[in-house]
Amino acid sequence: MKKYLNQLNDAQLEPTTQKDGPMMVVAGAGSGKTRVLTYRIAYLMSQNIDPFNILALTFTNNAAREMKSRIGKIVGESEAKNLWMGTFHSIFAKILRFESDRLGYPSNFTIYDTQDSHRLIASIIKEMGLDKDTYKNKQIFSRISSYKNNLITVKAYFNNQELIDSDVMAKRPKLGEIYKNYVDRCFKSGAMDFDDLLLKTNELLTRFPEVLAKYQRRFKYILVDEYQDTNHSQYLIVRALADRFQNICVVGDDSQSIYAFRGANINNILNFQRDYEDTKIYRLEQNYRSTKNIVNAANSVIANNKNKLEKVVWTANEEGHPVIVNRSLTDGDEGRYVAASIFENKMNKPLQNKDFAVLYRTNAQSRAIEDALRKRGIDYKIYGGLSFYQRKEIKDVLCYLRLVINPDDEEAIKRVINFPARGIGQTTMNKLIVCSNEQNISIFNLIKNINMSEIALNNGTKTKLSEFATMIQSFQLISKSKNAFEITDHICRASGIIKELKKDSTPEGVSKMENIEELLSGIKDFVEGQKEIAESNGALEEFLEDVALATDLDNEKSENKEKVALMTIHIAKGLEFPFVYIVGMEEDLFPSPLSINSRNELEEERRLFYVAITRAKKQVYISYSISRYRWGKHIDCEPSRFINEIDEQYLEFNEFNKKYSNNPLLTSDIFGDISSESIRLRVPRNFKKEKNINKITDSDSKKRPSKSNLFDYKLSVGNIVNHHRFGKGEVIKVDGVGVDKKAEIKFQSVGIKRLLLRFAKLQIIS
DNA sequence: GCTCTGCGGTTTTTT
DNA sequence: ACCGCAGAGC
Repeated sequence: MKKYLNQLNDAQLEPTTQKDGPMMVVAGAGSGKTRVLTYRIAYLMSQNIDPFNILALTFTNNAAREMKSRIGKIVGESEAKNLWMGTFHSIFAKILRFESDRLGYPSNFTIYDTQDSHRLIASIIKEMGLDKDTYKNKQIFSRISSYKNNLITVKAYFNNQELIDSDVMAKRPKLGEIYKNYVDRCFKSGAMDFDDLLLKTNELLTRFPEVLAKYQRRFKYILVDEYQDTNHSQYLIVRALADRFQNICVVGDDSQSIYAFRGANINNILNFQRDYEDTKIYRLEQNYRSTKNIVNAANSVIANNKNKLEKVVWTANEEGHPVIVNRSLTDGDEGRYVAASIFENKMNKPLQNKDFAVLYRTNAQSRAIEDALRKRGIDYKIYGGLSFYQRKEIKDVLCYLRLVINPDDEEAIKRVINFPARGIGQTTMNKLIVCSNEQNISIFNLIKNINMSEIALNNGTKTKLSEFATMIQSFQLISKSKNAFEITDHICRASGIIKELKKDSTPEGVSKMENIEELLSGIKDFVEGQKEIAESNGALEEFLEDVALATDLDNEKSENKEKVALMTIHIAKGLEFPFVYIVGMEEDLFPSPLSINSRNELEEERRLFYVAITRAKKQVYISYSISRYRWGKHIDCEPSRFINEIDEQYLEFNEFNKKYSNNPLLTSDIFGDISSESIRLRVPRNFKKEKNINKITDSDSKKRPSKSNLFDYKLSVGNIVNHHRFGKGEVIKVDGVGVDKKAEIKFQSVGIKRLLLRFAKLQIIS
């Protein structure tokens, strides 16, 4: 233990070794936050605290995984296994399963994912005969989700005239009714959505003092990572559990709060002192991760935020190389640039694929990067995104498995009752839903005894329904004596899924078949892994829980270690890489156009950029493209305002490099002279210093950020200009805005040319 | 009840 | 460009 503590600086050592009492660690990026948490847990165990009494809550699976493996290394895998460590959702799902009967839920309740929730809400809106454009299922869901995260139950909603009024004002007077139906339907299906896992935990702890007391006694020491990202529901759970012993340690960084969109409440960290008497506050400000250039660049960005706790992140690390800014013509070029740069770095330095990460704002951006990496033969792994388990064919199989565990699961039954097609269509389904609502029983219970039911269905249909019910029951029976792999394998055959997919010889069909095979082999791996855990039973339940909450099964496979990581910035939080490429740094992409209308949202985007920069240890590359394929067409883009916010002294602008491009436009003259240094990116701040370019105003460079005046090249029709190669010419047309402003110029020597003004060296003669 | 086609929304981020 | 869905026609 001693030798581990030696690895800590004084600022880290204090919070690590404060055994009891409430404490908050305000930790800057890269300041050893995870190190403090892990060593603190190890320290507690060295002080004879039983790992069963320690609860460590993280926000994402990535964070939990990372911490688990680090602690395992310090205290040994077998001891680490006894810790209660995981995401809020997974820990409390576990507890809810154990206590479910108190809340009237089965212990095998299903966890609905977002898609299930959306579908159920869409279905309810339709059943209620409401207009689906007024009541958009995703909007309704996010409203309901925010109610739940603020502990506004259906009952609380109907008791709160203000809420009702506000939904009436928003022209959605039926929202409360939808909410009620949604909750009832989930309950009838024995299902909880993600928010329920927290809401029901709160209910459990409030309604049953003896349960609260039990878990308070169990969790003598509580640690919460990324406390700035907790929502109200999570805050209340933590407060309730920590109330008895007050041994609560929260760690967070307000500068890295990037989950307000899903209800994270920054006040949780700001009010922590008020909630717990004698709170000790620790600050970690020394960054051990990154070079000076990176730390300073990140600081200069976050300085633009008004809403923040004051802290000064600094580093004693080497100066390093400035942040490299690259401009590309198209998103394809950007991908090729990234791939080539990774390739070159690997040639010149002793680096492996795992030393590189490519970060982007939205999942859709991965495509171009993937293509380029593949062409270069560089292995990569995409994290997040549409997970494997959400693909249609996979989810269909999973829904069969869900029915085996919990046949009342309505969303599962709706998905597979007619897949493969067995003649049970929408009409039948609608009747079943109406009837199951009237009788307040689940659809499965209805069809199990469908022949005795009065329901208006013809006998043929009834037979099909009861055959389906019998089939599910047979799967349940088989599952009693088989492991998860065997039962899944059996279901794939017996249900006719395999037969159905084998009929389809299109590439899509073949790929679906391959995916099913991949799923099966994944489950096989899972079963093998479970065998090592002695007390593991009911592997199928455990597998489904993993799928519902962990989303990526192949997490720590060794094969992923030799791959370049591609992920959104949100997923990258908490991770670090020597080389980080932040791509798509463009207006209308990052910051997201949906977030630029309020200061709070824009500041969250800025914090996101801060998170991105601070992932890097050695080198940050920032890349933007002046055109991008989006929405099925080429869109002109401008550099992100955030690039301008980095202090220039920490930046280095790339030479425009056409070797990464295969764009035919490059060979034409519209880019003017691309060999000289004049083609460096010019952000407005630079304009003042480089007067030899065109007449460029910088009057607006401090103002943020009118799109069109960021890059203003003053040139109008009729101007006579001089081009260093083409000589004299007359401007006959000017179009495009900002960086893409182009002019058609009639030269005496070569005739009409279209030039991109920011690259063409033009002198205005008159 | 099934299948095909055309339409509309989609791309903000996660559990 | 792509996906899912509604509606029409079989």
